[in-house]
Amino acid sequence: MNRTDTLTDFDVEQTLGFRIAKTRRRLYARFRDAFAPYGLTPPQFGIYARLWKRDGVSQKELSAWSEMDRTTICGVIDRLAAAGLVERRPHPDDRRAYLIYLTEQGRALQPEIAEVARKAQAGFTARLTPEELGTLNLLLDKIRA
Amino acid sequence: MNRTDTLTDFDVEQTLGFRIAKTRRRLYARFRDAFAPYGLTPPQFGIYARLWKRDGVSQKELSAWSEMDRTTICGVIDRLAAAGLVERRPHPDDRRAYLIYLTEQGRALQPEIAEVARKAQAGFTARLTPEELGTLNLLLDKIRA
DNA sequence: CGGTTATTGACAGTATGCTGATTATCTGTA
DNA sequence: TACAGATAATCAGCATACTGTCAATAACCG
Repeated sequence: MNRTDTLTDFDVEQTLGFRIAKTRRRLYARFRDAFAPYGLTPPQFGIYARLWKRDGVSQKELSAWSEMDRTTICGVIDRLAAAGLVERRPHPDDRRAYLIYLTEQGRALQPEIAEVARKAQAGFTARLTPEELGTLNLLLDKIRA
Repeated sequence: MNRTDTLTDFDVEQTLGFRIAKTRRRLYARFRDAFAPYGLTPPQFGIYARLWKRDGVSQKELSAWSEMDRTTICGVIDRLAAAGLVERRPHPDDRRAYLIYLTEQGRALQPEIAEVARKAQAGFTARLTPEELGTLNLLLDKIRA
């Protein structure tokens, strides 16, 4: 019974899903280790880094941008706020909502965290030429278009 | 304070990590919906489909193959076993370990689940030409090599 | 204006996915 | 053979990540 030779020829290792899942797992682990000294997880980093571009956005906007569920964003903001990197302020026009802002500390830590992220990505993509990395980025954008 | 214009120019949306994370999220959602009628999650499908090629392997082997943590595999096997698709049998030479086997039901359901997986992947990759899909697979293999 | 509907954020419950600790067992060595 | 260290699986605890539900509030509509 060791061989399942009567089953149809579906090779999960040759699927895109398998490759994406494994690549994501490796990348996640690398960033997790890189941010561990700061007590940041990769999803927390993603939201935090998004706020570097523009803060004062609602949890709903962060949810739409990240394609993470509202309830997941809620927890991530909870932990980023507990770490002192962001804060919830009341939305001036909607008492249901908050706007999420970087704190002074969140702003001060940005250059250091950005450098850590750059190095982590560089380490991960070291096996690809710049052209291959460009192609990979292009195809990943196209598949989600 | 709406603009964070003094921060360095790190654009998280242009990183590979952002693209991998979002692509994986989309793919995961698609497979989650596709397998929902069977009560299977994508990680459960991954382990289950691996057993189609050869069963009678230990949890440790499944952990090494999938690059999932041993404790995660333990829970996934628990749920696959509860669903009646696989079963734990004692390892003949090592009383610490189990060998994981497909059940009769797990074997019978294989053609149907494989077809669902094929269709889910085809839907996801519809925007890419066969050549582009090949390039994407190649680059994902190379980055993990 | 008043009532229905939609939306925002929070909470409960479940499934990953990890680290670290524990138990049972195996293995190498004195 | 006895024992120290290694190993397979499990368990506790935490952080994602989802669905479903709820309270508070906003928006729409007659």
